[in-house]
Amino acid sequence: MNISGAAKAAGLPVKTVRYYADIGLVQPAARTAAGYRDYDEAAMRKLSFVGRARGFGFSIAQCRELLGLYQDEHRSSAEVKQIASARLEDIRAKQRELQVLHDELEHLVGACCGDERPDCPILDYLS
Amino acid sequence: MNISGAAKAAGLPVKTVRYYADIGLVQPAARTAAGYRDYDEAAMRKLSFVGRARGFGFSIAQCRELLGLYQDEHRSSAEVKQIASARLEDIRAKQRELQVLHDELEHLVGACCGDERPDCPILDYLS
DNA sequence: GTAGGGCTTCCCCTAACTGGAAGGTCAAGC
DNA sequence: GCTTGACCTTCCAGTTAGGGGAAGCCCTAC
Repeated sequence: MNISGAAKAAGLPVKTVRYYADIGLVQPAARTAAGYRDYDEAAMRKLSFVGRARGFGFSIAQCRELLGLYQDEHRSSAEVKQIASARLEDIRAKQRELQVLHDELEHLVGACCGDERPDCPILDYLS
Repeated sequence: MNISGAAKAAGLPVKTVRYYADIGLVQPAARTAAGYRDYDEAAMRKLSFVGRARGFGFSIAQCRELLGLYQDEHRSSAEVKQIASARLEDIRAKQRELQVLHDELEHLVGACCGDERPDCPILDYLS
C-alpha cells in the first residue's frame, strides 16, 4: 500500500504519515524500487494505533511508548496504565484550569453591557 | 525602569517582555544611551495588562486588539465584549472536547488492572 | 508520447516563547 | 584605576506536531 492508501485507511493526512516515518514513529515496511513508501498490514495497524492515541491527546513521545508496549509481548498492563493515567491527570489539570478561566470570564462578559459606551468591566479587570 | 524591573512588576519573564517589545506589542518608552530598554509607568501598565490578558488565554493578536481598545477613548464596550465572548466560546469548546476525552479515558483506565499481565483494555481500544 | 496525478526530498512557516552564545555596560569593592 | 559579577544587548536555534509549497521523478491512461 502506498502512502495515500495507508493515510486514508488510518484517517490521517499524508503529511502526517510522512512525518511519522521521518521521526521514526511508524516506518513503512519497505520502499519500492522507485523510492515510494510501502506500508504493509502491520505498519498500517501501527498508523491507526497512533492515530487513535493522538486522538486522545497523547504526545508523540507517549505514542512511541504506547506503541512499544503494544508490540511488546512481555509488557505489563501497569506500564500502559501509568501512561494513560498521566494523560488523564493532564486532562483533569487542564479542565480545572479552564473551569477557573471560564467562570471568571463568563462573569466579566456577563457584567459588560456591550453597547456604544466605552465603560467596560472586562478592561477594568485587566488593567 | 529597566527590563528586569518592568518584568518583575508585571510578573513576566524578562525574555517575554523583550519578545513583546520585538513584536511591537508593548514597546519600552525609550532606550538609554547604552541601548537599554527603558519602561515608564504607561508601558508598565500595558505590560501588566497583557500579562493578565495572556493569563486568560487570549492570543497575542487578541491582546493587541484589547490593548488597542484599552487605549482608545472612543471604544465601545461591545468591541471588547465580542473579543471576550470569542475567547469564552473557545474555552467552552475546549471543555466539551476534554470532557469527552476524560470520560473515555477514565473508563479505560478504570478497566485496566494495572498488574504484571500484558492484557490491557487500553491497548485493546487503541488497536 | 503526453497529460495528469501521485510520489519524493527539501525548506520555510506556524505560537509564544525559551535557552544559550558573544559581547557591551554598570555598580561595587579593592 | 581595575576587576568582578550581574545586568543588558542582539542574534540564532529549538520547542509541538505537523502544514504549505517548490522542484523534480514516476506511473498510468489515453
